[in-house]
Amino acid sequence: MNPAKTMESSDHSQHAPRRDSAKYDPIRIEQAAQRHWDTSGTFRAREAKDRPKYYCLSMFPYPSGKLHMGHVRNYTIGDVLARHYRMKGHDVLQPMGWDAFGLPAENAAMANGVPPARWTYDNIAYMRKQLKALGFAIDWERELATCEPTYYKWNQWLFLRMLERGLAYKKSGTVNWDPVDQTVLANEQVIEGRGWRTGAPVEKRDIPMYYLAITRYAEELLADLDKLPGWPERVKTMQANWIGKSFGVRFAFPYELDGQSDRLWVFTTRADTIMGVTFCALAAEHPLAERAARDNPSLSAFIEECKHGSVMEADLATMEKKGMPTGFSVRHPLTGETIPVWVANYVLMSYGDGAVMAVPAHDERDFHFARSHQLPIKPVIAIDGVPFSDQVWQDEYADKLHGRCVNSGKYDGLAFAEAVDAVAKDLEALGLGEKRVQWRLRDWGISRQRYWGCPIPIIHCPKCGDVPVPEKDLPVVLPEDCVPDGSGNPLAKRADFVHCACPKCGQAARRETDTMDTFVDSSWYYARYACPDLAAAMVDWRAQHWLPVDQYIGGIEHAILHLLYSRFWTKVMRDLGLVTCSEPFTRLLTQGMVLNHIFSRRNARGGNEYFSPDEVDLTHDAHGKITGAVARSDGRPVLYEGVGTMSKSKRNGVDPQALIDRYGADTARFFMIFASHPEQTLEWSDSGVDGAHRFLKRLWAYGLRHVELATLAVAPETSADRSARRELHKLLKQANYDFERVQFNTVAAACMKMLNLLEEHPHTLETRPFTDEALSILLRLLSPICPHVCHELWRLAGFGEDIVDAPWPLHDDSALLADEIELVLQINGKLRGSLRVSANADRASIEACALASDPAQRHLAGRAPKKVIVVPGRLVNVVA
RNA sequence: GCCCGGGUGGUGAAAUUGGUAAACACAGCGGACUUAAAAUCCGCCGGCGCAAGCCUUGCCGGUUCGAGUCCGGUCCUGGGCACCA
Repeated sequence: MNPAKTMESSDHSQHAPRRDSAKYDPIRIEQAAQRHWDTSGTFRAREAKDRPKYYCLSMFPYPSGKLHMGHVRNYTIGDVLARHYRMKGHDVLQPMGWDAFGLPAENAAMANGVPPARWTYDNIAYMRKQLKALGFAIDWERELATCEPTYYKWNQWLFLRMLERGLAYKKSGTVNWDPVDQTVLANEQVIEGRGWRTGAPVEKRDIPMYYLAITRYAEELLADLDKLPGWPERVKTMQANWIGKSFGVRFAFPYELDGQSDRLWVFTTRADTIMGVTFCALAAEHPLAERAARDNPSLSAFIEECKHGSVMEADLATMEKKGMPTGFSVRHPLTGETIPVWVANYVLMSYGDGAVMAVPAHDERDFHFARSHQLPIKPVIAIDGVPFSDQVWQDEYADKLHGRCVNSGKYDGLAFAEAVDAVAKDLEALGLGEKRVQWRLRDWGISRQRYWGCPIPIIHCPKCGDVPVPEKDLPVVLPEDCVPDGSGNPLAKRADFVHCACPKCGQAARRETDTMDTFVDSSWYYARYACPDLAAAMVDWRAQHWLPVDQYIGGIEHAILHLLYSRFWTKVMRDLGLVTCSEPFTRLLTQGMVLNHIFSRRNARGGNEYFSPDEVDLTHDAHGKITGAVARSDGRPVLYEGVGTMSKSKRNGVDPQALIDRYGADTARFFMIFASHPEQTLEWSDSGVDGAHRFLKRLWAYGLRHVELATLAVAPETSADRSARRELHKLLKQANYDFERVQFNTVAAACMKMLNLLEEHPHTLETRPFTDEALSILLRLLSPICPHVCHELWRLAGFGEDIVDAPWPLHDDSALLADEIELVLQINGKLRGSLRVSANADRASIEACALASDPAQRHLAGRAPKKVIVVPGRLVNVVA
């Protein structure tokens, strides 16, 4: 894999240097420790009765080919927690598996002609080897891959249960369509409105799809966020905003068309502004818009135009706001006024009723739309001190807290809540509307027009319609020898897959060829780890034992979708009696992304081609900022896109293998942990690895010196030992505090400080009571981060058999006691010196001591201080 | 555009509740050891200033005896926006 490494090792074998046993040899140490764990089955999790369980789960990887630094970071963090809790006496389960279905396998197939199944299983084999070399405390007997029929059978089974309960249903959905490749594109495959391979402008297309009714659980998904104190606030906020509960009024504008009376329904959170409505806007897909286009060619063309471009919300939100009148109008439900109806590209068919009332005076988007189309602007809310101008938008116009209704007839003078109530009551009396809760959350569309995924277990019969595959026929197995070519789903071309008999009537029928969103696979894998061998059911009693996951660790990029879908799926499983918990993850650690530079170039067809950072040469400006780059392969410029998360598709991942080969797993793990707080983003750079390696070399050397000292002779403790011991326990106390708040980088720093402390202390028989204690604390504190070297030194030093089962070190309060403490002395808030006082000095004597000090005397110059602030144990501030 | 984060020396970072800004490292510089290099060890290392001292946590303003930390505004940057996973 790595040429430098191959040369190095062949060099070694030729010269066969004498092994210096005193030298830190990570490869030997790590292989020995891993062999030991392997043969003793150390990390096999049994359902223990005598210890509290701790289910520690890291998000499983997509088998993209090689591990990247994000994986190393994720799994090291998880492993640190798993090993820490084991030492604290828990029965730990830490499993590993593969999120094995997905798009990259199909892209690889297109590029290399290898079937996605082969590619995926090869990747898994290589990445498993890499993970094992990192020495994670994983129970490998529970390994699973979502592309195995024994796993995805239960996706299908649960889907059918949901279908029975109406939780799964079929309706039309909008997708990105590449007209050249005749295929559906993922959002990722749409670059600036064009297909990534063909460069053709993407169209929207409506196709039938299966949906899961996650909105039925919206209320519970929102409310239960309050029952997750172990989740980061920011993730809960993001989920709450995503679910988006809003209170408002759904009401109708009546109209007559084609000799019939009808109603145009809208939803608004600002019913208090209803008297300011000057037009209505429809989504392009709205039936009324389509009716209007029937005899209006220019409107029809506009609607057609709206159907081009991507379906992504970010694109919709940033595109130019365009609209066109339908020529139709409706009646204001309260005033009977005639209201013109427009079609606007910013109205979403998928939210609410696909139509909105427009109040330009109090909604920014409506305001700009009205101005560019010369539509009237009618202010109906007045805020003290904010004069209204229809020339320039001001954010205050949309403020609902401080305004009162004006120009609104009987509603004049009412504040927001009263006005909404009054308007809703009047609309209700007319039978034209009511108060209503609206959710931003939409049902989960799971159909994918792709090959490498879990088949949706449906058979389409010309007579019986859509028929679920009977349970006895599950799983519907995906043929593994297909090679996608980019033009549609290869499953549809497989006669042996498609043709089948209808389970109901036995006549010839066609199998559904859409597969499931891969988020389905990852929505319940944590439950299957409890019983991966189970053939008779989805889960059994072992899932009750292990669930919920005590600690889940994964990238912040999953803060919404994956975590929300998993929460939903757990609630469905609970309602089906499969599990008893309502939430799958008790504590959540959202690891920051590992970022790297991204370089790309437009290819001949208009698509995007990415370059790995080690394939380009950089140009910098005077400040060292990257200004450009050229590809080393052809010397031509490439575009620098800035930094972004490491991903296969952007080719900016860094393979940790070279690091592991050169320094060993412990160094890689230590460095990853030391680099930054687990939750913070980390811009990749390998400078600093040397420091981590040096530390382990020094630790090894110290450990060996310690082993060589004769066995313990009891000696009296000196005052130097006492103060070193105070320092040691101070460091340990802080490290344990940092462990609790998962700030592992400072735990690693504490380990370095402990070694510095030991190296500065005499290392003799006499000091051995202290150095023994200190080394045993240091090894245990460090062992979750660098398990191999600590395992070996622990054994050599004779501290015990197996450090993985040694008790977690706790600080000794009595060691922390000191006679004197140092206080910071401030004058007017500025640092002016320090004071040594007795540890039990009272406020008055500290104050006296501060006032007597040189700096205080100088600044006070005989005057009395205005104020003296004493912060116990920290500082004194004299305000002159 | 909307939602959620982040911004501290040349670099990665630390500073628990508002209380010594820069712990611990990396890089750099100087030295010891060495024929030499590597490795190892020792010292220096935010800026200005001869010094006393002054300045410094993206930027502007506020609260406070005291602000990296709290409040308002602003700029830059990362993540998500429902088909990347």
